[in-house]
Amino acid sequence: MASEARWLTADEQVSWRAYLRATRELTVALDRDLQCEGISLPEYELLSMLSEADDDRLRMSALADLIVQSRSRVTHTAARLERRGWVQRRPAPDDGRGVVLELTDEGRDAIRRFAVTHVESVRRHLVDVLRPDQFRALGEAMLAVDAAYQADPTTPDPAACPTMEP
Amino acid sequence: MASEARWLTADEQVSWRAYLRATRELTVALDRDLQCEGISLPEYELLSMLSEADDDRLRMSALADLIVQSRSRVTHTAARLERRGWVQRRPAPDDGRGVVLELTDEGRDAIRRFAVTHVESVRRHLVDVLRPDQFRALGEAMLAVDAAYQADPTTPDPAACPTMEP
DNA sequence: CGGTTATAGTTGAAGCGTCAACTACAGCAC
DNA sequence: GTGCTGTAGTTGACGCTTCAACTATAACCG
Repeated sequence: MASEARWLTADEQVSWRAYLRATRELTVALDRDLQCEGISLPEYELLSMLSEADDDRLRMSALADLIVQSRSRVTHTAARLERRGWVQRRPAPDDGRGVVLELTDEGRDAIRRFAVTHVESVRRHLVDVLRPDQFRALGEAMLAVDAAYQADPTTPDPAACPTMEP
Repeated sequence: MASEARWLTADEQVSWRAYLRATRELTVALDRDLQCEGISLPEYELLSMLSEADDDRLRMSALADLIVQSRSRVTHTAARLERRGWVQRRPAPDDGRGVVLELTDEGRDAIRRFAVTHVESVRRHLVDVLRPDQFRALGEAMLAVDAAYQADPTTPDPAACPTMEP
């Protein structure tokens, strides 16, 4: 408790700041490009995962894990997409509690259109601004971060934050 | 218009998906760790930038650029932090329209405490899960993305999204 | 100067995300 | 079977973010 924090070195600071800036900027750019077409990035990701799944359908919880959103958020997002006629809720055949979300025909058409815009956006703001080896290195680093996150036991559970003055 | 979209290759897809997952996970992890201490990541970033500035003070718009948030958002965030006694608004001496945000003594104490938690969090979820060369490569890629974002003229201005059915 | 345009920042409403509480069903124990 | 515990998903309230509209000042131009 009394030991000094391991501060970042000057070089590490530069990388970390760059990470913070660039990820924010990328989110802004990708979302803006999609918003122009009439959909947000989180909504796009949901549709995108559905369209790649077998039979264009997934359980709500599988979807939540894939796009790294809370279950509650997926419920809300799916509700919005359902209102627009792009997805449809169905009871899960094998589990009375479960819900399967399914892409509608309109949803399939929509995601196909959006995908064109989106892939161009990803290239313009990310892939094409890096050398191929740079992008590969980025991907590998991100896989490592993902793996660490999955493995870290302190991440998912504690649910209790000790100090919080009344 | 008729030409095919340049889809991502399989390898590129893997990197891109890893990026999406890992950045979300990192945000979740870092924010959760700070929330336990009683502050959100965006709020922390604002305080952090102030604490590194000359005289612990910055113009609102400079702050907005540094943390990549809209001006409106900075106004709201600053208002919250002001309610907690950590920052203080002042008229800018040289520009009648401007506002300078200044860290209070309590704010200085607060950011110092939070920083300890935060740097540990950044190490645990990002820096320490990568090899040093990997982290450096990540930083360099992110600097390139940032530079491209700053340079891209289509990013900041168009303000008009053509198609939007009434 | 007076008029026009651009910049700095705020405001309030609407939309999205989070959180805790809740329903409903599954799985296991006995 | 009954009861207990865990999982799937939803709900509504609250808080944060976004967006468009607005005020106020600066900067430029004639």
